Amino acid sequence: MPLNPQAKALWDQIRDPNCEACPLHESAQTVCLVGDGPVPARYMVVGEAPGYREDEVEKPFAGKSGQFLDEVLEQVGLSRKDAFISNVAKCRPPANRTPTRTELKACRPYLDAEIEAVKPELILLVGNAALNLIKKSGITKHRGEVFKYGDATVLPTVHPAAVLRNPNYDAVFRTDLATFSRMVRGEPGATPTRTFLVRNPRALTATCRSILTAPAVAYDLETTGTEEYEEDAKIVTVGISPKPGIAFVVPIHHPESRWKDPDKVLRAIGHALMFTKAKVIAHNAKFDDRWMTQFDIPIHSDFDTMIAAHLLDENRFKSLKFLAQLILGVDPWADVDLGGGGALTTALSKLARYNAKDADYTLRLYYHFREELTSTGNERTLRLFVKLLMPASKALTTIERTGMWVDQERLLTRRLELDKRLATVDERLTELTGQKANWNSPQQLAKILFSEMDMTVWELTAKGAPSTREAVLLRLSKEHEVPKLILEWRSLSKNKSTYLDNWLELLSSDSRIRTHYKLTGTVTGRLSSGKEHQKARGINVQQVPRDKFIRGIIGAPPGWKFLEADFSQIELRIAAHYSQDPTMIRLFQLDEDIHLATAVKMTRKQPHQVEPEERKKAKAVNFGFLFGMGWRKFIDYARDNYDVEVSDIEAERFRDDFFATFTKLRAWHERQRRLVRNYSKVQSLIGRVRHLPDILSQDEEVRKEAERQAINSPVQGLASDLMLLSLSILHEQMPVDEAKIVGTVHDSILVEVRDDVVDKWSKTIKHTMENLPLKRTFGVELTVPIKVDVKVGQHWGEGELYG
DNA sequence: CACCAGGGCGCG
DNA sequence: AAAGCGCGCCCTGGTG
Repeated sequence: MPLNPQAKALWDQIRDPNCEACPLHESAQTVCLVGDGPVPARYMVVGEAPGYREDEVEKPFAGKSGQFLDEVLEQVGLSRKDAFISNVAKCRPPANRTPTRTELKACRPYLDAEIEAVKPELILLVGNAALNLIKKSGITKHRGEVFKYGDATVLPTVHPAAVLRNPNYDAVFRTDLATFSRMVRGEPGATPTRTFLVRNPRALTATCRSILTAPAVAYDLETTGTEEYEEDAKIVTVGISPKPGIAFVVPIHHPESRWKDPDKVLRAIGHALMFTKAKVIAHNAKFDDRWMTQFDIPIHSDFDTMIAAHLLDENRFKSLKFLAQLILGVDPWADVDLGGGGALTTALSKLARYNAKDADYTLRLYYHFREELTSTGNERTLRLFVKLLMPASKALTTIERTGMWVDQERLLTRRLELDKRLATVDERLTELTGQKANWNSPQQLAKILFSEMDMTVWELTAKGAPSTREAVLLRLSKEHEVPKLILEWRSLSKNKSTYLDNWLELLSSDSRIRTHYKLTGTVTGRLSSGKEHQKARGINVQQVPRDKFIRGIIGAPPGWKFLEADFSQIELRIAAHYSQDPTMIRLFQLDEDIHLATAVKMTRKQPHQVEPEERKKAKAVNFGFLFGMGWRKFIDYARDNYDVEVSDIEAERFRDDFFATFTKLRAWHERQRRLVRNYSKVQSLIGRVRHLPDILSQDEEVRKEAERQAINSPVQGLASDLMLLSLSILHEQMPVDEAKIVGTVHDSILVEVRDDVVDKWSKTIKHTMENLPLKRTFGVELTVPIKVDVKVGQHWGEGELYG
């Protein structure tokens, strides 16, 4: 029963203890548990569904997450007793299941009745299910946006239970509650943006003058939702903020733009940005710089607020919307709804407001991050930002624009070949199983293999269905032809859909495909690659199969060669440096192959008999043990990949052997564990930090995971930073008519080199990457030699080793 | 038609 | 005692 006397009346009035509108009534102890609190109330908090405790004591938010919610409410100056607290679902779902959309729909009348009685001005929604109130889903996307529901203003945030599980959400949750509290008290957020629409020559001149005279200026583009190189690509408006709180918005190709020559206006703004002494700031500068360059304004921003945010805390969300609320304390705002037609069909006044906010907030964030980066204790981070990340971002801007050349003839013929082979496999499968099925469907396949053909179920998926993953089918292949054919089908169909079909579709008129590299896409500092945003299509060049049939479609156009420069065994070399293991260091000084040694041990072959594929698998074993793999997983690994049954004792001995060979690895692991336990973070040789708040978790498994990450991150991060440093140095050295960088895959750099200068550039690239100026740039040195393999050919993956 | 989670698998 | 790390895309099938 509700504690609040006013809610009691409500409880009697709208509650139906015999409700059978959805299946949830079957599992709930208390059916139709309505909310609790004052009626009416100024604000409501709406959660997902009653939990175990709530069901028992008949009170919403009674468990652990409820306590946490109360705590944070208190901290932001609100009190639970002023709030009416309820849930979108009124019955407790069976253990650990969120209510379905159908169930929520059935429950809606009760919630609506509550809202009508409580008459809240503000509603805080907590958790994804609660978003159902406003017919949305995707809480991490919509949190911190404001919505209306009837007369009430609605603010969604993450669920307190999510915060308790994942500390990364803590900042988000507190920010949103602080905002909510401000809204409840009717206080405005930080200074709003004063927007000036630039629509006449005098205003344009004033804007340019402000760009030229300000110490720092932020810019932000609104564009058509296309790739910048597409035919109908247009810059719609430019937002300029020369001073916090102020932004000029210049319409360019917006239909309401009144300029006679919009391109000339863009040039005027662009030239001011190019020639100003001011620091040019942007959020995700690579995007805006690329667009400007496409329209003949080659600018490279000096300061990217997104990169700064990521470098200072790799775990937080990097969107401008989030950072502005978290750091600047501005009021929440919803992304501009561009509708079907993109920025072009959005009213100029509306578009300008958003554009202005973005530019203004970017500038304000710049002043904040500049302060943070130059404060005591952040010297190494500042150096990384200035000497490594911003130059790398500049190089990537060009690399993304260049794209990778595709051999169209190979692409077309190989695609047809795949079609033919797929048809053959399909025919044979139909013959063997006696039916037509969708071979891509794990569900249909499981039915055929395990119900109809009665094969052994070796493994279950996370959800308890019989797994049809590769390792399982491989085991079944020994006795049946069908699983073997399925594996072939999967490989062929993945090659076709993920790679060849996509490449053909995304091929530009210059026979190139393009990707987007994210400098802020991973927690370790590696690049991620793929599409620009969720709705776009795009390719990931980091997962192109090594299979020559696929990889060999990418290459260099006639008159040029394709060069791949690869850091050899870079992560092991870095681990050798960190651990100072004498055996590892000696092996690298003698230039011996550690992966080959492991492959020899596992296959019991002579070194020269080891297949490249076997060496590649040994590589995974070395990395596995190096980064904390246990002997149990090793048994699975050996079975799935080598078809070798290893006993528990053998597996343990194999692992012991590894650590007996490299005696100092254990001490290094221990040091990393100690560091992360003491400081909740670790850092790489050149100062890139990985924050690991999970080390404070109550859950031992989670803590152990953080410890393994503490071992892995400084290795993976440094390897990647060496690549980024190479990228920026090489990019500055290369004249585009001789050589151009076209891509990078973690520890390798892909370059197109003109035929007649291949020798010169092979040599220069190798030398540059093997002799990076670590001492001069970061004041540190590596105690192991760095080795780079350069391969040159006409196509990717088909090159000959240089030198 | 849009969105989402899960399964599966490509890469380093 | 037990423990690899880091990513992104395609497809299916459920749901609204």
